[in-house]
Amino acid sequence: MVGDVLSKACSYGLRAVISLAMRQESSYQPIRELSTTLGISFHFLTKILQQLTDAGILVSQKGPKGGVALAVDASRVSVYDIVIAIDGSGAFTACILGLPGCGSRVPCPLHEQWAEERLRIEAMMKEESIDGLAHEVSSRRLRLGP
Amino acid sequence: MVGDVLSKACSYGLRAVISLAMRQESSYQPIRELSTTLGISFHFLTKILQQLTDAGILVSQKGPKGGVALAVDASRVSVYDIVIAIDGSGAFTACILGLPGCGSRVPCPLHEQWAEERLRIEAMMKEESIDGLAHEVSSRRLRLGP
DNA sequence: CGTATTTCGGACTCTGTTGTCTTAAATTAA
DNA sequence: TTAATTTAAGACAACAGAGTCCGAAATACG
Repeated sequence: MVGDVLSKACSYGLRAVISLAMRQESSYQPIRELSTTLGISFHFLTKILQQLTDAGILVSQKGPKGGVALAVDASRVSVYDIVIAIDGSGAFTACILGLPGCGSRVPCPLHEQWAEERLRIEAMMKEESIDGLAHEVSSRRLRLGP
Repeated sequence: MVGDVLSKACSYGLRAVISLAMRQESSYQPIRELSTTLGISFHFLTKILQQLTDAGILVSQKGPKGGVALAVDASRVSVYDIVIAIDGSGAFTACILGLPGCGSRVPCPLHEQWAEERLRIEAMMKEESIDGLAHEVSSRRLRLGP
């Protein structure tokens, strides 16, 4: 349904990355800490953050004092980057009626209408930086967890 | 991911209803015909169309010469009506980060941005009538099946 | 070196959606 | 009435996403 635009893995990843961006210290943050703060299963979150590490968005460190940290400045990471890293590059190309090969040549009857909305969503996600969201959460005391 | 805004059940239902609206004859159309034309599993489509019958969007008739038909004029049925009937009334209210109780009082950092997009999608789906889409498919020879 | 800590990697279970199958009930027509 | 056709209803299987669990590898520290 509308609202399932992001997989759970993706929304978990987003919340974790925003959380990391809010962190003052420059040290690594253990995934266990993140998982308890955000109320997300530790092992599940571990896998998701591994994907972000593979994608070059995070860096990780094993052992004591280990954990994860942002690999680049939070102002240079967008919501879009996280979505692509976790849900894959096909996340913004699917037909709303699920017709295979629906495109501008042989479109479904909702193709143009949906393409417009999808482009707006894509633009919005490219616009929103992790840094900006982290500041919003700090200043307006918004929620990231339960 | 983006593109999974509608469940498969919902997109199947939409395609079937548009197909019904394109029909010239005023008789019932057997679900079996619809399922073969659209390339959808017969039994699965049967269940979905039952939901639309329960919702008062279709009428059904058992036995020979039976099948389903639109209960009201196609111009008075919108895409939104179908989505609500199949995916439920909560289809347009979920938080994009999956936070329970995310609302204007205690929002997630993407609440306002997503609310805007969601409202646009809702408006688009209310705007698009089954009748209009059916005519589009006829005149522009668009696809509803594989 | 040895131990504790932490990510990495794989295998596994659980759950909701999708899809299949079988039987019952209703309706038409001979 | 009987037979054929079609939806209704429910049980069941297959699949994917979500979540759990266990051991291996790396690292810091005594």
